[in-house]
Amino acid sequence: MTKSESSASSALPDADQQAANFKRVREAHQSEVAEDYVELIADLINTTGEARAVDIARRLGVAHATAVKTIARLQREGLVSSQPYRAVFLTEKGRELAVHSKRRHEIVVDFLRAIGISEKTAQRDAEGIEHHVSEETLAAFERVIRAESLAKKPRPTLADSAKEK
Amino acid sequence: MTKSESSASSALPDADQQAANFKRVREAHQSEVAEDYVELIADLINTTGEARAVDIARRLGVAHATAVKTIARLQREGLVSSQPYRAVFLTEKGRELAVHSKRRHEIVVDFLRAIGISEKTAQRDAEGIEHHVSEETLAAFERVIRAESLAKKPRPTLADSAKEK
DNA sequence: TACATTTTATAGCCCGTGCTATATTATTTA
DNA sequence: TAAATAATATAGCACGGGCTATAAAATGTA
Ligand SMILES: [Mn+2]
Ligand SMILES: [Mn+2]
Ligand SMILES: [Mn+2]
Ligand SMILES: [Mn+2]
Repeated sequence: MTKSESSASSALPDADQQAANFKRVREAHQSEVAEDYVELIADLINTTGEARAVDIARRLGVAHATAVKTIARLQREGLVSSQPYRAVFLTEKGRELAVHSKRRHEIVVDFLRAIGISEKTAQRDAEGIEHHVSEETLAAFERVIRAESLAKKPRPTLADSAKEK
Repeated sequence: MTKSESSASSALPDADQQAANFKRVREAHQSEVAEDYVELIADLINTTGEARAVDIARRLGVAHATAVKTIARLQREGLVSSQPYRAVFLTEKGRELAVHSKRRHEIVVDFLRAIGISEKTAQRDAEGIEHHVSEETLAAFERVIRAESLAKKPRPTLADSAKEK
C-alpha cells in the first residue's frame, strides 16, 4: 500500500485539527437534546394537536421528570413556552429549529434507505447520525438520494417530458 | 405524494420503537468517550511510542485534569492501565476496543470521501458519525467504498489480471 | 358531586464530563 | 548539583441529564 492510498493507518492528524474535531462533536451533543425535543414536539402538535409532557417522555424513553426538567431548560433558552399544567408549545425560534432538524433527519433517513439500509436500521442510525452531519455532507447525501431515485424509476428521462401532448 | 412514498412527513413512528432508538443513541454516547480515548491512545503509542496525559488532553481539546479523570474511569473499567507519573497503556480489552473503533472510524472516513466529501469535512463528520453506525450500515458503507474505488480506477477488470505474463 | 385516575410539578439523588487553581513530582537546562 | 520548566495529581466547582419518590392539580367516571 503506497503512502497516498486510503486508510492512512499511521501518521496522526494535526493536533489542533483533531482537537477542533472533537470539540465540534461535543458541541453537537449539547444542541442534540434540544433538536430532538423540538422536532418531536412539532410532530406531536402536527399529528395529535398538542405536545404533552407524558407523551414527550414516553417517546423519548425517559422518565417524565427528566422530560419536564429538560423542557424547563428549553424554555430558559427560548425554544419552548409552557404554562403550569398546560401542554408545551414552540416559540418562533423553536419552530425554526424544528423545521431544520426535521429536514435534516429526513434527509439522513432517506439517504440510508438509498444505500440499501433496512427501514428499521435507517430510523435507528439516523437518530444519532443526524447531529453530526455538516452542510457539505448533507448536500452529498441529497445528491445520492437523487441519483438513486433516478436510477430506480423506469427512466423518466427528458424523452418522457417531450413525449406528452 | 402517495402515502407509501418517501419522506413520511406526518404519521409518527411507533412510540416504543422511537423510544428504543433514542435510548440507543444515549447508550452510544456512553461508550463514545471510551472509544475515542482508546483509539487515540493506540495511535499515540504506535507513532510516538507512548501515550502521555498531556498529549491525550491536547489532541482531545480538553484540560489535562479532565483527561486524567477520564483515564481513571477507563482504568476502573479495565480498558487502560497507568501508574502514577507514568504514561498510559492499553489492556488487552482496551486494545481490542481500539482496533474495532479504529476500523470503524476509517470505514466512515473512507465512505465520506467516496461520496465526494472533502478531506477536512470527512475527518470532522466522521468523528461524531462513527459512534452511531450499526453493523448493517457499516457493511453498506463498505459496499459503497468498493463500488466507488472500482468505478474510479482505469478498469482493473478481470481482463487486466489475465493480461499479465 | 365525589372518587379514581392521569398528568404535572418538585425535591433530592447519582454520574459523567467539563473547568480552574493549586500542589507535587519529573525532567531539562544552566 | 541547583534552579527552572514541564508533567502529573488532586480538590472543588458547575452543569446536563438521567433516576425515584412524593405531592398537587386536572381530568374522567360512577
Ligand atoms: Mn436525534
Ligand atoms: Mn431526529
Ligand atoms: Mn469519535
Ligand atoms: Mn453523537
